[in-house]
Amino acid sequence: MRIMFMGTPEFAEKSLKAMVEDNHDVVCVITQPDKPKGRGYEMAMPEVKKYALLKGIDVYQPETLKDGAILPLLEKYNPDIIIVVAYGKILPEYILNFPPYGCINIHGSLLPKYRGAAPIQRAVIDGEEKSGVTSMYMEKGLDTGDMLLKEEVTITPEMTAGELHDILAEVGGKVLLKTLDEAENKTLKPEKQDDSLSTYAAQLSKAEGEIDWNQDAQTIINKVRGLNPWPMAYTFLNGKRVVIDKCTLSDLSAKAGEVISASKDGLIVGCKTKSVVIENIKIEGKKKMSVEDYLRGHTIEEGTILGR
RNA sequence: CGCGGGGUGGAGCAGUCCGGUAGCUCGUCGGGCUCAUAACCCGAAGGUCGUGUGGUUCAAAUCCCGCCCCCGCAA
Repeated sequence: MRIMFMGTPEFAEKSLKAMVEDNHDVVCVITQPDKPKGRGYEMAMPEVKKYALLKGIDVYQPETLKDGAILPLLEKYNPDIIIVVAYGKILPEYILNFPPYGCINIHGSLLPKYRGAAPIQRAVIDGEEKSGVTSMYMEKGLDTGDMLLKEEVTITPEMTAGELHDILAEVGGKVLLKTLDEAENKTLKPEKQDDSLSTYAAQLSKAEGEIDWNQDAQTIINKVRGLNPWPMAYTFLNGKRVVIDKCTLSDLSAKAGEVISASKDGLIVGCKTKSVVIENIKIEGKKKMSVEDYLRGHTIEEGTILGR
């Protein structure tokens, strides 16, 4: 089958890679335009583009898909099927209706739960114990199409969103290959999503990273895990922004945000219930360092309240 | 040219504005005290102060210039 692939970040790159290595006929790749990124606003290309260039696959980066913008591409490459993984734009109907085998999407959750932009992170933030990958036929609604194949993955209590992401990206590739196989053999059995069970995983924002010490310790821990490696959870220490990459549960309790103890073993901070232990901190302008190292050159008074 | 912080013995910092032969806390090593210790006491080692073998100066970690690297914001 002639496959057109649409995807952008690393998560999508894994699926593309899986197909290429399985010798599928990926005729072209559509991804988001390069964007200025990082310090100095250097232009950065999407992971999918890098990989496609490496493999010599044609790459297109349209600003928009609206009004038949890529109709010429569809006609030129005449794909039998379009695979979409974390592309980042809504597909207009003229694209959805074009390929004879339809448009298939790989989504990082067990649908109908966590439809939307940040399914992986939201699952971790919510303290879910399992997640997974679902393949589905695409339709007009956002992640509402009929489901095809699923594979579950266990979320361990320590796992960060980044770790889960990496696992799901690999699983996504596997599920995609299986789905393609069945599509070709016409053995897929589309299953309607039960809309009453659906939840929506909204895009993460930077502002969401600020820790609210009035939440339960476990809630905070989940948030810290779910926002790692991006956008990261943070709080304030003596007026400076401090990023927290990880924390664990402690049974001690104190006022919300109060530092119960600061030692080489870490910082113990009170929450609404119980408290959390923070071993590493990243102060603005500094590298990540252990609390032990930080205390060699600074003092954190017990009773200090974290936050603004 | 997006905004900003920083590069000082192994670690974290001070000193830089107001130039004058390097300091603090910890670690390391040796010794002592102690039933014992991550505690305490005594002593020691270890730094071309990111870099150019740059400029100014009698004298630069400190002032000026170029370059490299790290980090936060913002995207």
